[in-house]
Amino acid sequence: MVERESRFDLSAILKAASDPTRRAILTMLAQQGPLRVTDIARRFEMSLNSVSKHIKVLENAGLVRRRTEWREHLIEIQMDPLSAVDEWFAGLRSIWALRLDALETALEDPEDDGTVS
Amino acid sequence: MVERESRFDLSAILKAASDPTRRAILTMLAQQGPLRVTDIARRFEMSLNSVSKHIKVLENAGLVRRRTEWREHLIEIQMDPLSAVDEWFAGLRSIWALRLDALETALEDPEDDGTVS
DNA sequence: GCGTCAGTCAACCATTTGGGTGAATAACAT
DNA sequence: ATGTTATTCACCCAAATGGTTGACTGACGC
Repeated sequence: MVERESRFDLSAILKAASDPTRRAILTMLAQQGPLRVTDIARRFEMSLNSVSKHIKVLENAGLVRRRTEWREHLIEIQMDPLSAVDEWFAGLRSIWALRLDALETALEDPEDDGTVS
Repeated sequence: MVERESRFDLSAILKAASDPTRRAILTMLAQQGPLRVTDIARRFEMSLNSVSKHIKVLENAGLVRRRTEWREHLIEIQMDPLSAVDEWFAGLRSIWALRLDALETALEDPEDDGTVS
């Protein structure tokens, strides 16, 4: 276990990903590679400003990185934070599965009443 | 491909999961099994009403199911919707990986200029 | 210098969100 | 019948969200 834990803000990641426009931006970046803010904005029926704000939200969640090359801001997708979500899901599933195991055991072994804690 | 697709609202799921209180509720339900609204609420420094509202958000996203047994509402976690998120992540990762493959190919084969579309 | 292009910042607006309170409903306990 | 328990509903409120427009900063083309 190499110092994992909370490099990312799970709430921020999930909230950022919960908006359809922002998911569309992520998809664009995944298929087309780093893009400028303007290029991204052109695909949406929305002001450049709004798109800029969406990008900032993604950036804040770490889902996107900005490489400012002089006047152009190259926006690049960052997959790493997604693993934080994966891990949280995995944790949830495992404690859930654990409880089910305990229940099954209890059924086989009626001494135990099946309460977990 | 057995008629998968959009049984769940990805935005709703992600938004529901983006709140720490609601994630805590999910964790409780995973470890302790179905609980009544009151039991859940007791663990939080928050009015019963607020917790009730959080539960409704989770229910709306399909992350929780309500089995109303007379006056008691048994709240039960529902893991299925999480797979919708998994799938979206997987899709994103795969189109991302695909682009990287294309890039590598382009490097090996300098005829191609590496643009994807 | 002058205009244009790329992008952010600031202010504004409507809607949603997360919280709270108090009343209403419905069933159980006495 | 009365009270208690379990829960939602209907409001209220402050803060956050998603969108807009307009002004500003910097760098490029001429």
